Amino acid sequence: MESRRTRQQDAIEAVLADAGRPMSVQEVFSAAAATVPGIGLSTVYRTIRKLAEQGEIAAVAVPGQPDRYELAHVAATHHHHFHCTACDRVFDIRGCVGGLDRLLPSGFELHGHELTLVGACDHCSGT
Amino acid sequence: MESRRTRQQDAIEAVLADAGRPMSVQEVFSAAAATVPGIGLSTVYRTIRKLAEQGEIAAVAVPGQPDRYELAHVAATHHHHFHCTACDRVFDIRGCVGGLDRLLPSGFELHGHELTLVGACDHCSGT
DNA sequence: ATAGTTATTGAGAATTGTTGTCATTGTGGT
DNA sequence: ACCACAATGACAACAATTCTCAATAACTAT
Ligand SMILES: [Zn+2]
Ligand SMILES: [Zn+2]
Ligand SMILES: [Zn+2]
Ligand SMILES: [Zn+2]
Repeated sequence: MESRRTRQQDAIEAVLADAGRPMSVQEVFSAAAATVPGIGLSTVYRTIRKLAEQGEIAAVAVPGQPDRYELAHVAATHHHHFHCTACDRVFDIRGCVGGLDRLLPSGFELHGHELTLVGACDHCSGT
Repeated sequence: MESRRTRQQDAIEAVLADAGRPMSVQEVFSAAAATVPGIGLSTVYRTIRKLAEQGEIAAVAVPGQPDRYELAHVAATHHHHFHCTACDRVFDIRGCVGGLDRLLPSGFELHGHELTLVGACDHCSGT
């Protein structure tokens, strides 16, 4: 029941750490393949799922698309996301909003929240 | 290029209208089958996709799960969602928060936003 | 360093969720 | 009632993810 650290796991975590934004499994796969040629897609799925179950990475959902993932120690610094509908990338944005309790219906328990701004990123906005 | 109204479409929209909360395709399928026995899953997918393209329904994403959908005329009354991680249902909640522009990085264009509170619903909370 | 134990990998099969195809059905116009 | 053709339902095709398992390689104990 011991655990063995591998080249593949290191590469996957390194990719997520360097990315600076939530990445899809395919993106992680492509990026990790640069470091570990021949890495299997199965391994990426398996590793990401394990990390997610252990709470070391968090999933970010975008309607109609596969989830993206980012390291939880990044998520630990409470933050939110911006989804550019032009290039389909998701960015981290700092800060939060207050007064969420005000929205909570009575009898409901609040454990957390997710906020995603939608629009065009600096690279895609017409300006 | 004309459009023909059918029993199936009526049932699907009725299900979404009566639900009062975002529903998955499977849920819509099951509920609609009560009204229109023998309705095809393809038809539900097709109809929901068409409604989404026409902007008559909006998709709600939950990490690790298929999207849910709800009528846009409901969404027109700007609102947000609550995801109960115990029963996995998503509820509509009224109201919004201000000061979102404050979070926007410079050069980014804001078109909209999604906010999802996460926790336990009144039925699932220990209280 | 060497060899043994077994957790982890990679390839592909299997599953699940969604879209495409097409003969048949049934709506809406006449 | 008849016709034209939009919409349906069954199933094939595709996409995303998980499962299976023989081969590999990380750690342990010599
Ligand atoms: Zn962009
Ligand atoms: Zn926040
Ligand atoms: Zn609940
Ligand atoms: Zn709002």
